[in-house]
Amino acid sequence: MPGTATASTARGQRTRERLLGATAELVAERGFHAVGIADIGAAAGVTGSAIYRHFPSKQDILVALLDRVVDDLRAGAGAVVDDAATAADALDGLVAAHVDFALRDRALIRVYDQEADHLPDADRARLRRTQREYADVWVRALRAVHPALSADAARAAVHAAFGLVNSVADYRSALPADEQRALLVAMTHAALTHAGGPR
Amino acid sequence: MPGTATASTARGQRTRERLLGATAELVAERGFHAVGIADIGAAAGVTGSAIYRHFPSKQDILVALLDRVVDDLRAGAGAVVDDAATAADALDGLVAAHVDFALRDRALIRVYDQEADHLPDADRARLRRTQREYADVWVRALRAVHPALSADAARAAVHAAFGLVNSVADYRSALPADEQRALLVAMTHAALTHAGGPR
DNA sequence: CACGAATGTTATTCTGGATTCACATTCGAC
DNA sequence: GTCGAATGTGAATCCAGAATAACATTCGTG
Repeated sequence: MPGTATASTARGQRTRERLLGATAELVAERGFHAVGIADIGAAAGVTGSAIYRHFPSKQDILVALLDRVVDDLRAGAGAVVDDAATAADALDGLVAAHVDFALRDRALIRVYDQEADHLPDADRARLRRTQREYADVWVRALRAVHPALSADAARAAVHAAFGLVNSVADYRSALPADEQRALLVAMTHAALTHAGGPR
Repeated sequence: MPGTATASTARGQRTRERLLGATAELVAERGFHAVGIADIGAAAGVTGSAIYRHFPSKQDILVALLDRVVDDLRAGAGAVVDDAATAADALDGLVAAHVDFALRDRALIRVYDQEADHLPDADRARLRRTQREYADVWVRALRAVHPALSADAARAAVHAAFGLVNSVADYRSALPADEQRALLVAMTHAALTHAGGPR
């Protein structure tokens, strides 16, 4: 009976979704421990205890949220690389996609940066694994363009680039959106291509 | 009676110092809310309740810690700029000093990034003010070297550079320390000098 | 329509952990 | 040596806030 499960859970899925969204917003704003289960519920139009119909615990909301973030990023990166004609195009595409994501979903970036470290071991490990796969896509693209870079240097450079882009989550610029986007892309591109040394 | 106050508080100051250090380490590792007042005390060789002889509350330990971090940064930046012969030297000096700081005091950076936002309004405001003064030193140095940059663009670029450098707090590279330092300096330099646009 | 599953709600329980209290002990000053 | 202030301790408080329980309601399905 296809459709049954989907239909019967449609309403629930919607609240689940709202809960994830509310958590992202509230936690980005105040930090995970400062927001109560009741706050999250309220922001999603529901009571605090109703949450336990969708998640086994408060932490699990966070985990579900972060899992989805990194999964989406990794999937997006794969698509970008597959569509790119040249190695240089691939790297540029990755930068552009990440910048767009960071500008669009500031809250998610902040939550990830702030909370991903303090998760139960199993969850943190899984999250890190996926994150590493995402980073590896970048590392391969970068080394394809700059073969002189060692693997370790490329990895470090990629993480530094993440830091550069993700910083937009913390600083709200007075720049128009398109200028800010262009600035970030230019800076990231420059940082990556000069990772081998000054020139 | 000069010396009286200093001598009479010498012992206390030492524990106070240990408490700040312990807080930095523990909070960087586990997050502020995950570490208990008892943990901090223990790490400083003292009981949890003894802490209240030095700080009015748990939060205030954090505030004292972060206040000192930004004050030191700002003071250091001022000295660097004063000693620099040219504008370009000033900017390079700022980059070098910040990179060194980030590599030396990872824990402090992590704590700052994670917790500075979720502080009582008054404290957060004061912290941000000092942070802004520090950033302004960078902005002036950057615009002296690249006068074409608008104030807003320079500000955004500087914060992106901070993000780049501070990312070392989150990622432990396999690179030798000196290579990592060189990489970060080169990338930051490149990112800042290409902030005007690609080339 | 009637039945069960899913979803919610309003109490209620329970606990971790910050803060406070009532005492030692130590230190510097005179 | 004595006194007061500073520092520290272990034993209570105290409470926010997560998790659970007991009881509606709604929604698909046959």
